[in-house]
Amino acid sequence: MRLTRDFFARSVHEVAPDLVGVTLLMDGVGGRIVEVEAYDQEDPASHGYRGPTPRTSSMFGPPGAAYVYRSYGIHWCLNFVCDVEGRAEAALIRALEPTHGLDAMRARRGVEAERSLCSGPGKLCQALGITREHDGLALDEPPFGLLAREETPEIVTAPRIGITKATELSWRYLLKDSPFVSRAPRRA
DNA sequence: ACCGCGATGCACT
DNA sequence: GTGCATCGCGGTG
Repeated sequence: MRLTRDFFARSVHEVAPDLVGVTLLMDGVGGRIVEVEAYDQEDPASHGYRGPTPRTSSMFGPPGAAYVYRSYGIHWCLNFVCDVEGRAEAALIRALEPTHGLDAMRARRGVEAERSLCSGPGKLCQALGITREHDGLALDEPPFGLLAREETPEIVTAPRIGITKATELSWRYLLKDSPFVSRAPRRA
């Protein structure tokens, strides 16, 4: 089953955990989402915190679209826009378990190890060929393909990574015991 | 295992 | 001019 845009028309705090286990493909290349972070509008760590800007405009548009931005001048990062129009909520896709088109991903990444293909937000965008061109595009139309999970996976929460504000919030959702996450959570 | 740092774009103060 | 929602490499335990 493909996800439709109504999947994203609710709070990111519901959507983000529901994305763990969903398969993300770009023109047939990609894998299972194993790590997601939630960013809402009241969140000082969110790009939407200070209101819309040219860069973040797709975050303020309708849910079910991509928000792609450049990070540290080098990498691209992919978000799924959530909630109703006017609010800025987004789920940052942080890691995939590669399942489709491994050779294409290896060629784009320039690395061989399966574990390193999509284990980070910048890595997975490089592996899937995601750039600014994809900012604002609908997630239920090509080149995007989102396949619903068939079973509810075991999910673990942890603090978010790579931010300097609101670091106490456990708004990072991971597939339990997955070796494909960007960084393993602290063991319980 | 951890830590430091360079590469590099650009939105925002 | 500053500071990142990063990555990978090279140094040190």
